[in-house]
Amino acid sequence: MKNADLYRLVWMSRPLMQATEACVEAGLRETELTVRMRAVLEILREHGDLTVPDLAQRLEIKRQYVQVMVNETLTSGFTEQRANPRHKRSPLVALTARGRDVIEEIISREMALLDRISAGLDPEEIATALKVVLAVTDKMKQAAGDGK
Amino acid sequence: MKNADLYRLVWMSRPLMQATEACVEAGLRETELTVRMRAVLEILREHGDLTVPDLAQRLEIKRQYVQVMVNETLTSGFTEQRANPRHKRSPLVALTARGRDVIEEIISREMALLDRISAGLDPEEIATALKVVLAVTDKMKQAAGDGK
DNA sequence: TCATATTTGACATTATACTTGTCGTTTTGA
DNA sequence: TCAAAACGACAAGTATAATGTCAAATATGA
Repeated sequence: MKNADLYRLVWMSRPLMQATEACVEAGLRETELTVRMRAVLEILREHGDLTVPDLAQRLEIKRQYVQVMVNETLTSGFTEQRANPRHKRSPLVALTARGRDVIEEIISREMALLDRISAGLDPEEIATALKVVLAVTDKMKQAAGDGK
Repeated sequence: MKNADLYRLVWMSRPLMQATEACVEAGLRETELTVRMRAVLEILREHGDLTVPDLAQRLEIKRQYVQVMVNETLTSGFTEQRANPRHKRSPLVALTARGRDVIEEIISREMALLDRISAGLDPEEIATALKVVLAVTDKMKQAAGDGK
């Protein structure tokens, strides 16, 4: 088969995703976080305070469901609402001190796992893999878009 | 960040999977196939006749759900049951002529898409990407397994 | 061979991760 | 200013599974 490697590569996306999610989930045991709450905290940590619709855009998930995710983080005290100067009805969602501690701790443990995983791997090859995956994903999105 | 590329690579698995699935889905328009029926036909095409439990193992999905998928392909006439010399209760699932035609046609169109996608890419780099993704997936699975 | 454990198809229930639709209010922008 | 869009809240629906159970068939091992 001509594009056997590419074929295998794209079909590895699911196993890789599932394995990754399993690791994330395992890292969340013993904490009060769920995977979807973690996703919210992670973005807030990286991008600072955001509104729910902004979070939805970054997560590429519908705002109605992101609202649910965010509400869980609010209820659990990992985030809080702050006045949004740009929109009275749509407050900014911000990490609380506790939320920040928790997500930092989790991310740092995840980074330690990445250290162990990257141990036997050539950084150059990882960079190449990322480049290829980005390019393929981009072209796939285009192709899927055309088809519709 | 130390493992920034690896971090981005593993988190690209979801977008890549979604884009891939969107392409597969787009390729299934105008046919009577669903994505999950396609998955069954693809494996039968590659490995020949199999029982439902064998299919489940290859798909890494519980047999009860694979049974549903297979029953759909049976109902639609893409597969048929054949006597299984090794097990009277568990017949082999086999492609019908029509099923074979359909899956061959779809796969060949998918291959054409892969041709277009691989056009701008270096085969060596694709091979590297596959190697890295396989290694990372493997280590992730191990790590997730340990955690449990 | 016989008893017990496992496998299998069939069916039912539950779970997860979303999307879609709608409402009333607020905000925005021409 | 006023129509269109954005927003939070809530309800319902959908897709893709996992899980549980049963009865019949099969495999295993004493």
